[in-house]
Amino acid sequence: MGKTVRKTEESRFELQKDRMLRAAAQCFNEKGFSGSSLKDVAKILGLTDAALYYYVRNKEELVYLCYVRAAELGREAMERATLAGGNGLQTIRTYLRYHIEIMVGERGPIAIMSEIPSLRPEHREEVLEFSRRHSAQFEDILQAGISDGSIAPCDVRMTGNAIMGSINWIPKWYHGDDAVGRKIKDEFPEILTSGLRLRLPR
Amino acid sequence: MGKTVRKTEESRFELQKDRMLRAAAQCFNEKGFSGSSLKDVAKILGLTDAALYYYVRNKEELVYLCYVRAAELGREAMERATLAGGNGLQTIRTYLRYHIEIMVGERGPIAIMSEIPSLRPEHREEVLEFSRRHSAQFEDILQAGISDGSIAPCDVRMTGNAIMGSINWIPKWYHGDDAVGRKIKDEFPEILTSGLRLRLPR
DNA sequence: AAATAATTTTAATCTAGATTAAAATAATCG
DNA sequence: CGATTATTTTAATCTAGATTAAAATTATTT
Repeated sequence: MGKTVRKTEESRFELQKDRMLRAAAQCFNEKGFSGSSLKDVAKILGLTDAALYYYVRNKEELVYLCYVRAAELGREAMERATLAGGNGLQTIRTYLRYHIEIMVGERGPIAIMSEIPSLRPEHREEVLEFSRRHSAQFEDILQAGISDGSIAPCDVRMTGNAIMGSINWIPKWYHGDDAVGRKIKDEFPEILTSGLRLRLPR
Repeated sequence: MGKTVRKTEESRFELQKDRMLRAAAQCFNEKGFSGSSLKDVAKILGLTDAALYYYVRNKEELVYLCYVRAAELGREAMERATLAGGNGLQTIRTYLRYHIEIMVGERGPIAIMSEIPSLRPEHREEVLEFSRRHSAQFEDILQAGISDGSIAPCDVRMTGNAIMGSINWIPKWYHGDDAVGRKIKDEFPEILTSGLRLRLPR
């Protein structure tokens, strides 16, 4: 079997697999999980649909891995932002910058987690758990910002949902145009956080 | 054929059809267009999958109608908000209030337009056109707000995308819980617009 | 209550797309 | 180079789910 651990092959295998996950993410973001055939994904890679089974057990595992990848990249952005220090508002903004940079950069696209219910129960639970933790962390930072006075008091749950929703929707209208990507990177972190600042009473 | 125009039957037919569109929206929002079978939709209505064909030519037309319905409700909210008068910021906020009220109220759920590419070309173009017009109107109001001084200068395209993305994502996490619905209604219009106000230079 | 029209179901068909096994090709290693 | 391992394709199979036609049921009208 191909997956023996030998430096060169291992890395080639992993590289191809990553390419596949990005191709899949591209399809899924555009036409949805069930709306994309393996042939669609394979075509992007210049392969036959059957070839994908060399990298993945089945289609469900393909989405699952896309979602895991998305979760990991999200976590990475959050981790880097947390380590960067600063007050709550700054951390939120840094996180958004990192996350968006990944989404519209070389490592993108990232799969939108929009069909979690279609996953097999174990996978579904795992992804949901990860997703909940991510949301909770985001809300914690918001809360910290409120405590340190950088963010105006607000319902952190709803505010978190509002901001993350905006982010999650990006792949629906951003399709790789570099100029647009640059604009997103430049504008979104500010747009999404400008409402958070402490504002003077009206 | 059943679709003769006679007052009583017509209204019953239309009522059932609307129920069907809401059931379909619920399925599609949860598992995506291709991920939902007609059986799934029919089950919500206590019907057989084949029964749906009495109301609709095929599955594609079902999504299409869901999207048309979504577009109409969006337009209605925008129209009412525009007629209500007020400056740009107020109009935006009123629109969001109306739109969200519809989404989480009796007339919901509204289908997320997340698989437009799966529509047949004519339908796709029509829905896209509608969608573009809606976005353009939204951006126009933002621009008007900038002109009348109620909204701080910003990139209206990106700001529009940010706000509408947040709205579009709501059905992904709101599943009909009344308490949550009330919270969304109360919080979202403010959260999504608090960043728009003219802010003092830092 | 018969007759007509509306709605739904039953029972088939048909197809796209997932999956698999075996064969073919390409890469790497000793 | 010959052998071994990795990768991809070809060629089937299999199934869920869309679609359809005819029959059954329910509602409405006269």
